[in-house]
Amino acid sequence: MPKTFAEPPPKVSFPQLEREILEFWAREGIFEKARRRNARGPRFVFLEGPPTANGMPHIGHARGRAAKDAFLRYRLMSGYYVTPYIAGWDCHGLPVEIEVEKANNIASKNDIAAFGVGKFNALCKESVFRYEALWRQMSERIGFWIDLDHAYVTLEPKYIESVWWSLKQLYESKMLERGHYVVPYCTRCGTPLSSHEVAQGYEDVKELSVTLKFRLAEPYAPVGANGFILAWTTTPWTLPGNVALAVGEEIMYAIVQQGSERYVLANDLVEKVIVGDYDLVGTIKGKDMVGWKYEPLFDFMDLREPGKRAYEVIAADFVTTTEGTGVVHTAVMYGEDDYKVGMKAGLAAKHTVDTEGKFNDLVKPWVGRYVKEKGFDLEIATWLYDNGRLYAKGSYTHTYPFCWRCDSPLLYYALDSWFVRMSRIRDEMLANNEQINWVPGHLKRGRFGNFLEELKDWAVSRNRFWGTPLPVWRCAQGHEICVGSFEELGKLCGGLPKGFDPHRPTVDELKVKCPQCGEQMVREPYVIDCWYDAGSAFFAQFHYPFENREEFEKSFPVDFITEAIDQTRGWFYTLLAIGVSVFHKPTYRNVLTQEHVLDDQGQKMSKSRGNAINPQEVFDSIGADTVRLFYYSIPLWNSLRFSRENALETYRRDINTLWNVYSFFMNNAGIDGFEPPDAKELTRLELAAQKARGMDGQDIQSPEQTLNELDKWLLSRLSGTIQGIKDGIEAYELHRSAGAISDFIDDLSNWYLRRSRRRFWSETDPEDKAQAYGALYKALTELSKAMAPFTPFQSEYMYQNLVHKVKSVTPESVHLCDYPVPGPRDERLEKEMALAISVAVAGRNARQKVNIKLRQPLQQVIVACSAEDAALLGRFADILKEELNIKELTLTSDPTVVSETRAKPNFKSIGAKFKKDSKAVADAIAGADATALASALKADGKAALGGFDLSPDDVIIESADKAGYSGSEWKGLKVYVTTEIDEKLMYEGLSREIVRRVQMMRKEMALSYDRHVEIWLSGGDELDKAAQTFADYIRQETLADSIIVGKGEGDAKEWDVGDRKLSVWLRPVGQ
RNA sequence: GGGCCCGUAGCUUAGCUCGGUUGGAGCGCCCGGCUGAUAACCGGGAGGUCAUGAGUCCAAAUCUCAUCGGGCCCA
Repeated sequence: MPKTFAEPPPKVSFPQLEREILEFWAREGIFEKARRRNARGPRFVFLEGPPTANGMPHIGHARGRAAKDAFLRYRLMSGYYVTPYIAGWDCHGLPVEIEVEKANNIASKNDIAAFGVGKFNALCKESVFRYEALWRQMSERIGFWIDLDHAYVTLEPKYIESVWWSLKQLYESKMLERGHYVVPYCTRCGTPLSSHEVAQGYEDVKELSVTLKFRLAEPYAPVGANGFILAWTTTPWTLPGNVALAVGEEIMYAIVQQGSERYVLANDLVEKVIVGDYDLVGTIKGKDMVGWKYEPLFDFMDLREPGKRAYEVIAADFVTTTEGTGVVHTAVMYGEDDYKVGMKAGLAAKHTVDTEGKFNDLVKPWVGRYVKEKGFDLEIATWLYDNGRLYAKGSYTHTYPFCWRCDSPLLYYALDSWFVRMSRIRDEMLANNEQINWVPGHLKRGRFGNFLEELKDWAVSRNRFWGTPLPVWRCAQGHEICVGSFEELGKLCGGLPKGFDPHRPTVDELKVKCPQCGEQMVREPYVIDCWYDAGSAFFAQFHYPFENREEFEKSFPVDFITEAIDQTRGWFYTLLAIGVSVFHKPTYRNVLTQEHVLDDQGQKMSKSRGNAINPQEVFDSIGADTVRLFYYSIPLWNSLRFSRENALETYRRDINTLWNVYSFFMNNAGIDGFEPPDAKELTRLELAAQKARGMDGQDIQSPEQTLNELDKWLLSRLSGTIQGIKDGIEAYELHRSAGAISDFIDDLSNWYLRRSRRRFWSETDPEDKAQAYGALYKALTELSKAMAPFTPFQSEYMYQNLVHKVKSVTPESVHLCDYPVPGPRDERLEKEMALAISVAVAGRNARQKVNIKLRQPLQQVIVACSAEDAALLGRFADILKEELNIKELTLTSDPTVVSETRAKPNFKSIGAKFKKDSKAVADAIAGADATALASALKADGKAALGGFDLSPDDVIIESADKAGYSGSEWKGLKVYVTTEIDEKLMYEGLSREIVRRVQMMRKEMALSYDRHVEIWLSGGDELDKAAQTFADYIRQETLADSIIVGKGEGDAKEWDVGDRKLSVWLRPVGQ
């Protein structure tokens, strides 16, 4: 018994439909089946970037999920074994701690200690998953297929163990080292701040600036005795820490004399700095000053230590002459540049300030004083003045960072810290970056490449609580050990507790014995940067190397990752940094960078701005497919303004239009009893077998046999579309795929179906009808598969009804089908059709110009075009005649058939030249052969006519449609229609008016498509005659059993047909 | 303060790599038309300092520089 196509619901609710599809997928385990289907296929390794689930997802987050899903579904359908295909969650980090602090009224590290680190971390762990359910809901609802039940979680002991392993690799290769690192540091909170926190807290402040006199230790030439170097600073509290003065090697310095003292400062800054009269004594290049010694600024202290340089002039490339004196006061421990240059020059590095921001006992007069105490700067300056070390003071406005939590000024402060020495492998990083395909391409050498060019060491330690503990232990003897596994740790401490959780405080309660000396070891009190956790995902998700060694090796490097652009120096960087430093390979082959979704005002969406759009509400009102396709239609690396209106445009243009084509097919196929070709869908295996037998799948991939040009065209367009979609996906440019889909749906609905509609209703040509069904069926089924990665719900729905429910042996889901292979194309045919569409456009325009509605048939359409185009157009005469409602199509290469050149006298010119002969000249022009006259004037610049010599100015040449024709031009084609309407055409036109009115009435009466009717009508002589003359036509169009001119029973429907009145009575027959 | 990206009609955007007739679309608006798949479609119209300003060039939306605005990253 043949299965039939069911009528689709008259009104579709996509959100409802999508929920049903989601249930179906879940019930039948379609995702699992799709993953398993390709278990032996080529691998496509996808690594999911782990979001932090402690924030609420908004509609913008859905774009990334939707994008990933499209690529992965495509790979699934194309036979790839997508792996590991699991979600991930980023769990550690300061943002999580801060959430918990806020919720529990905790303000400082000391508070946390009092609160209890164990209790605190337990709350962090809880907080991390606060919004996991919403993320899960959003991901599932938009159709993002990924294994959420086996997600990698960065807080899991196994994950941490893998991270430890990698840290040990780095430790052993001396890539992980202890050192100092200058960080923005809050003395009140006792913690360094991460850069994004610092960025929130910059403020403009006015501060004291001082210009200081550093007395040279010797009478260096050419300065001589009593010489000083002038240096400038806005942070007087760093002066006790001064150990060097930095100069620019190529900068020219001046030596000036004032009174008995000589000062050295940048030549360019003399006028700006020196107060009062002075004598220029000489000049010297910066590099000639390097090595000069000077006396400490404060006589009560001395930071010199053995083997280190101190109180010397050094060279540094950051010195400029834009401000200050061109000499930079260098306090190694309190500035990033200072620290770097200090390490390089081997300067003494001692703290003069403690971790609470107070001077330590090296600074005797001020021990215990908080350095940022109000007015303290002035106090220091006064001391310097009293001791003859202050040259000048002033004020200076600059931006200075403050703690965003407690408003304390931050200090740049050298802290003990652990580093990954990335700067040492800069070249290896650059070389590996070369092997990565960045989309868009500019990032590779641009933002990311530039970043690598200036690669800095990565400070990975954090003085915090909630994170992967740094697995380094030290003993009092100075022995140090980096632990790379739980087993190793167990051996060191005599066994780990059951269910060991490596987080603080547990890890610090272990009694670790030094393997060298047997002393008790203490863990370095840090956790590591949570970016390191995330960047370890590519191996830590496998618990490598403790488990899944082979699986990891087959999954590295990763084929594809994609996240938003803020990850370039975040996750994209840390992945590569760890991949290269630990494995010496690029971690990923392809990386797609996305921009953010903004609100309809172009503002970033965020909870705090209150402009975050709830994804569930959007999905439940306009549907996930619509949101997906909307997202795909714009390059992912461009920002996108989200508004319901913009998304709905995609719905109207693509989703709804396709639905209408689909429902047209389903309605009519049901009525006509069309049966699909019942060949079962072939699997890849079977296709390969066929190919091996020499059958090559030709019968499968070629368009169904059809004689119809429109069908052939449609199937050729289908092939081109599938190819275009594939090309777009494989280049990671989804908007090209979305464009191909959109164009095809437009062609399918607004040209193919519009032009083919009657073929589906034909009672007289069953062969042609069958071909039309075949072609449309093929287009819809192939399109449902081709679109499945983009609009998985609608595709599934269409597939179920078009294929699975009516064919005998088919995959149970569209997502278990093979991705369509583009069939043959007929490019000539596509070109021809494009030309025909152009003629239709121009023809409609020509009618419009003379205001003859399309319902009124006209006799002739004439296309003036090249012989070449004419040959191409001939094929579509019937289509064009119908489209333009014209009886004959004439193709000509001679435009004079329909238009003529006219010559008019230009009286302004003639009058002046010919005076009283003007009239004769005008007559001559009017009577002349305008075409010949025009060409003569054009060729020679003059013409003789009736004994007069004419110049081009004398004649106005125009081109005009000949009487009885109306023309229009489009893309080089001139298209004309005849405008004469004879009686026969008029009656035919009126008959179509009648049909139109009757159809309106049928629709209003909600009659089914195949319900027959009886018609009575009365409309005056002409309409009556039209009804009689074209009775057959009207009956056929309206399914009328009879049409009677005269009054019917009951009330008539009254119509205006132009100036005429028409009354119609309609009565359904039967049932 | 530095780096990168973006700025084209009221809105969403194509074109920019590699300069070349009047910068294309779609939505919205106005007028007209078509319609028993279509809240769809078709024709016409209004709507553009191609962010601004310089420069290179016979010629600039396109190349260069600067400025402004937005975004991201880094200080």
